[in-house]
Amino acid sequence: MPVARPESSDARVIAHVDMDCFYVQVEQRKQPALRGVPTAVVQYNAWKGGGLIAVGYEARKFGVKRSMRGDEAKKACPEIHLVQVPVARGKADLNIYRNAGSEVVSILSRRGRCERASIDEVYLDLTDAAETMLSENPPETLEAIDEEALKSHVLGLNQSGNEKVMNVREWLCRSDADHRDKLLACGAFIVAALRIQVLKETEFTCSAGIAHNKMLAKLASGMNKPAQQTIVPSSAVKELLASLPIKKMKQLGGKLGSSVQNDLHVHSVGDLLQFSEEKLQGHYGVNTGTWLWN
DNA sequence: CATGGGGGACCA
DNA sequence: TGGTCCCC
Repeated sequence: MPVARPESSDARVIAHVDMDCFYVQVEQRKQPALRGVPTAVVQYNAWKGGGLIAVGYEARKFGVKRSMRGDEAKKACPEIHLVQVPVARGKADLNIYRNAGSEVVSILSRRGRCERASIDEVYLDLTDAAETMLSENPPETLEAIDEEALKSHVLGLNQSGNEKVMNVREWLCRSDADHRDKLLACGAFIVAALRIQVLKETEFTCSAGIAHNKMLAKLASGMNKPAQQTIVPSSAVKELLASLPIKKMKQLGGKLGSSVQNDLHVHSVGDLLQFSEEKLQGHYGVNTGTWLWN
């Protein structure tokens, strides 16, 4: 049932869910003997053993990297299992992975609107679910705290000098938080439950970022992998972006990022924020960049 | 040839 | 619709 969003806040709760070395997980589910052993997925094995498109965590310990050829991977890790991507009409056929991703999306969709960003990445708008939880079952009243939620990483926790030391449980459940932080805490509980459910129903692990917009959620999902989740309270944003190289931000990894860096002599996203929107629009056009913060 | 192919977003 | 850019 639809729930009207209160006017008290326009803050959204956005999660970015990123499957851990997804193609490898799909192959390991299909072939359980591969679980726990160094594994990578390759396409086109004719030339130097094929190109790696996914590397499992056991193989990463041996220094195996994506964009190695199969032969190099064997050299770094002789016992590695290389699984071939299916081929259809002479091309690599990623449909089995795409379909496996759909299994995950169908679970995530139970709590919010899903937007598929790629085969193994999903944005999830949990605003309504979080608002509902906050008004009906706020974390401060919870009797049993979900283990998975407790394992969340909270950016900036205990880094602000004037605040007293807090652990994750306290951050998630404190009653004196502002509305935005409480919403994120609810989002973290919902995402933790979803990730457990995904594991139960699909056997796949994933990592997630929980924030107030897509850019920050995406950034956070990659910070603690595999099988972990990271929260970005708005109080941590300034410091986070201050040290974030411009090329690391989605959409600024290419030519636009380079020209921004050169034209304005900035290195971090934080540096960029010191320019007024008008000035940036003067340089790059009125629409360029406005979408980045959605 | 040597990351490679595909997909999404935007634009003219 | 095709071209370009960007990402996985």
